[in-house]
Amino acid sequence: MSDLKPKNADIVAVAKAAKVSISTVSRSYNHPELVNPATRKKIDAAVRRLGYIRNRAAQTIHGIRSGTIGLVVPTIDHAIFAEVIQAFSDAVEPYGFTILVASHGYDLEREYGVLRKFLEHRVDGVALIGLDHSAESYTLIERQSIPAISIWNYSATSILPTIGVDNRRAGQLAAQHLVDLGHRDIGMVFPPTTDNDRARDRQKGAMSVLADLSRATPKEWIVETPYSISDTKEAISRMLSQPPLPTAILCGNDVLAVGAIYAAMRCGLKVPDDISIIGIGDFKGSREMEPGLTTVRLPARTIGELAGRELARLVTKESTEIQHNSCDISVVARKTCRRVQGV
Amino acid sequence: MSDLKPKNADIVAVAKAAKVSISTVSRSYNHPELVNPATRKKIDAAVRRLGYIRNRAAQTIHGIRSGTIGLVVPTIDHAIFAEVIQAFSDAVEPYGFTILVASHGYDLEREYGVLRKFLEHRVDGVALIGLDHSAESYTLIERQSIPAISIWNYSATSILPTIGVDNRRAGQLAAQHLVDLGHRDIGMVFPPTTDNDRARDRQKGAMSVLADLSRATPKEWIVETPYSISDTKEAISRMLSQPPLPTAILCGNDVLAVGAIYAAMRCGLKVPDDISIIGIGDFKGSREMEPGLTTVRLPARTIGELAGRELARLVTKESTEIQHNSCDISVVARKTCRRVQGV
DNA sequence: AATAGTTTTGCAAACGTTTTCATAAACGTC
DNA sequence: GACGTTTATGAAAACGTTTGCAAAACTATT
Repeated sequence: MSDLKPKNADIVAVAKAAKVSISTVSRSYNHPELVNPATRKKIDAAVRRLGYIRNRAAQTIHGIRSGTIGLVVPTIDHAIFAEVIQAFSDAVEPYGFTILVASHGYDLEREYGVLRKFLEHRVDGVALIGLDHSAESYTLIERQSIPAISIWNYSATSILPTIGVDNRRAGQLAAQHLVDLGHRDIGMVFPPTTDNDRARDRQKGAMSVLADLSRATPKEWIVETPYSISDTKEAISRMLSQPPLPTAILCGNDVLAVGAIYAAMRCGLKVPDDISIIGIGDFKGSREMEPGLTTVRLPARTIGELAGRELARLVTKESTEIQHNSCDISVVARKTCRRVQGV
Repeated sequence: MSDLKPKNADIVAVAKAAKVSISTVSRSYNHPELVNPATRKKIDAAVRRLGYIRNRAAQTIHGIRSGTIGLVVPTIDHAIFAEVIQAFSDAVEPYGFTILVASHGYDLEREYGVLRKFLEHRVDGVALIGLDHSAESYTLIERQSIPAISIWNYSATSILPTIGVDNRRAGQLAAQHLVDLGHRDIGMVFPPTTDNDRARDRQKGAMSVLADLSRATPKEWIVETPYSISDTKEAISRMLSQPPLPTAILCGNDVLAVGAIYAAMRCGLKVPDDISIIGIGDFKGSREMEPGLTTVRLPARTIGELAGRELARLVTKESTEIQHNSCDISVVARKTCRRVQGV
């Protein structure tokens, strides 16, 4: 009857229990060196007894940092983004930050909404994927003047500081690799490129290399499919079911590459003997596949880590500016591409 | 010189700009029907002009919900957890919640730390993976009296409400499937089972079926490997490099199964002709693999969705109790297991 | 034992909201 | 044109902290 409302303990309850003022309790958290060890002990005991947990919301309205960082991704359950999120989270953890995560499904309107919600929560910083964002999103970030960075797509000229790779170059590298191996008849498959600067840049890069070839690529050899193994398998099967056949297929990312490999299998083509396939990304598992996937390695973990660390340092004012940062990429030649006779 | 401190607008600034009191501004957000449409318009204009964004921290200390839900997972970048997080996030979004995500790397101490941090942020609810948690974690949740649920492992008797599958049964189903196909010599590979009730239960389930067989499983056929394709490939290669060989391998999850398949390939064994392999999980890609992986389907997306929705309803008091919820599982027989002659 | 210094503590204002209560303005009714 | 309603607004207290400032309690020095 007496204790019917346990009502989570607040700092007042702790102060009362420890027979000190609330200032002292607060101080014992924030400036322990200023309080008498004996008093501190009393407070600790009271805290433990009452199960007191500080209220960050109350601290936050004093202008103290919220200790949260917002991370907005197109989707969480793609190998590559999951890896970035993990690395990012690991990187900010030592700085004491917790991450708010949201996905927008490649919809820039939703991204804006998410961003707003994050700002209501007074995140101390925010990280976005890529550079395709609505004008409203950019304005929002600017006006709130919190540190923001863009992950994945490196650009020297972007408004936001970027940490990532040059996706255009990734496309070029992949195409060049095929060309170097003697391929001239090259098919391509990419995910939808609207609102997705990564895919767009890769495609542009690949195209630019291929444009130098004497031969023009037939329309049928350039397909767009959703990010999905089965859809890609379908689409590529169609491509490979009627001649003329390309000698190689360049895929916008490793997932599509896997789909392409299965499609080749289904069409009775051996990889790499009958057809070469190259991906972009070097996702988890691409190395272990049989045959090992030839691909352009994008260091997702490194990017995530770097992004997390740099943003955390920006927030904590340990640094004031990050160098627009570009991570190295290169082709990892494994077993899905082979040399062919030049024309 | 005049505007040198733009200082993000607060409700006072808005009130001043709109020439009304702060009460009215507040009301126009929380009870718009109580304020004159004309006034509302003035306020809207001021809000837009100043770029005002409400401060949830300030609301939170009034006992208003923070609008956040904490999600603690062992790791983010496993296909299966990424899928759960995505589904969970999608499910709570319509209720207006944002998720805080953290991983603990299968370390229950760190899990406790994360939980505390979440509680400091005054999350409105929290979801954990599985039922292995430290006593301190349980106490914490109980004392703070916020809704908490456990995802993945169904249990009728757990302290926390659970939404998930019966992992023991998953192990049984996998084992039974092999037995039904005539297999008697069955190898097994599981991830480390300490602090991981999911893996432990699956193993127990599998063991229980195998124990009924006349034959005892040799020690060499039971291996434990980290959750990684390459480690598993290594370990299973060793197992398959010296007779006697099992006719089938039961894998604790699909990733291990993929590793096992590659190991078999490397050892010159054809799947399923020379050796059958079954996984657990039915991860993304397992269906599309060649050959399609036979596995026990665990409906990750459904679990995540259900968990998100139920927790959101608990928090918003739309419901007061969730039924300890078990999701259906079953074997999906694809191409990696074949029938063999009985003894 | 008085003084000066240092350490420790408490008071009260501040942070940005919401909400209760009271008041003012507008309206309809006779 | 006085009255009771209804509608719209504002003043002020409350939420759980932090912190600047001042008072109190010690210590050391003479």
